[in-house]
Amino acid sequence: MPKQNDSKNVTPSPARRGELLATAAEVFAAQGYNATTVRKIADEAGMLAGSLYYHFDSKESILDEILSTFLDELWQGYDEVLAAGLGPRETIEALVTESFREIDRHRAAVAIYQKESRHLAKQERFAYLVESQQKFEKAWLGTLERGVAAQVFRSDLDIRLTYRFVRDTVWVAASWYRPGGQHSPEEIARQYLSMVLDGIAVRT
Amino acid sequence: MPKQNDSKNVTPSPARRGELLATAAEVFAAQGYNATTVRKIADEAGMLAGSLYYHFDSKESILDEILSTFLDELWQGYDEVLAAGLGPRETIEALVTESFREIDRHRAAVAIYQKESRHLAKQERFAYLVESQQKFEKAWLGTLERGVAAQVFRSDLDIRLTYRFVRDTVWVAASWYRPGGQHSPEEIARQYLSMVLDGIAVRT
DNA sequence: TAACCTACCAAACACTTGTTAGGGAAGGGA
DNA sequence: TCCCTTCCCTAACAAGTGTTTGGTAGGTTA
Repeated sequence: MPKQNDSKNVTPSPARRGELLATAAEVFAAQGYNATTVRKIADEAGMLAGSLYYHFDSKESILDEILSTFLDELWQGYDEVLAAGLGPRETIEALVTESFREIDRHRAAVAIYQKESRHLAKQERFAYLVESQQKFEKAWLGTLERGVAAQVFRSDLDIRLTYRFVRDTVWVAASWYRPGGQHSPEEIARQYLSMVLDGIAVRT
Repeated sequence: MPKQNDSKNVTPSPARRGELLATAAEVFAAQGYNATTVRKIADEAGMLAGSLYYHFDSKESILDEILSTFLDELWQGYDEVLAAGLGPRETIEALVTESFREIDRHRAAVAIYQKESRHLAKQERFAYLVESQQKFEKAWLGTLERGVAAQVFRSDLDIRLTYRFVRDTVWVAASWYRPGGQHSPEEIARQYLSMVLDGIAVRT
């Protein structure tokens, strides 16, 4: 069941589609989805607005494809980590590291997700955002609870507050992260983990 | 030099303006600025779109007033903390606590700021967002550096990474925080500070 | 009562938006 | 050579946008 162009007898090349999706993602991330006109995307791609519709059904389907592609890859990595049977602390470390790798690979998509997912989730078309968010919470919160039970994480904190704390600290990084910067994703993950796990204060 | 309606011989009541600003802020925060139509705001306020222009010059000036009012109050609180001459750790604690109080009071404005400030800052009208951001960085980064020098904060971390870490952890809370929830702003600040300063891992 | 002010409505305006329909240039295969 | 496919352009459409203009109900003041 093809997702797009199933009613037209045209076959756009996947490579060109990929390029256009990348430029669209950049513009969406920079300006916001609603503030981005399809004319602006076309301009950035060196073509006219109408020509985009040779490759895509609608502006919304472009956004859809950007987000779903990102989430597919994200969960591919996450599921691998979760299936590895690591301890709570090691699982958190692996998830955080994997997250920064995804931010590195899908910076624009992550930024879009951060800004738009909340109100997009209300639409039926983007229902998978809600599912993903629930799966996400289950994975992280479950790991944290396991850690508290195993006495590797503190038990004097509100666990849901801790979850949001860890989750947000990781993902907002997409708002300032730039690939090819001073630190590699792994190095950023290492320092973030060090802060989250041990704090920024000097131990006395 | 009055900011609005200086060319019209009408004098809208400040009280009604405040109400309209509050409802507009809620809609902006929920839907995003660009996705929000002035008809939607008017609808929420129980009037027609054109009637908004009795109170405000434009849609943009509504946004402007929401953000600048928030930032004015924020810096009122921050400046007080910074002028108190506290130590680095106590300054960070006070800033974080003050931040959560501002989130409590200006939840909608903070959410709007988070989503829109980046691309708004490019416009001349919103240049004060850039100024505020610079002042913000100077205050937080400076305090962290003081703390490292005084050996109350760790010196083995990238200080700019630490800054973004602390900054983001605090302000993204506006995306999920709801006034009247389970925890008071002060309690949330206390737990956040505990996590940021001492980490979530059990000390061995 | 008359004049006035506040706060809104009704109706339209110019413009931008996403989207569509038809056409054409370039190139490859028969 | 002719045809076909790929990829884009030209030109328009209808809907929705922020905004303006003129009017008016209801209360307050003189």
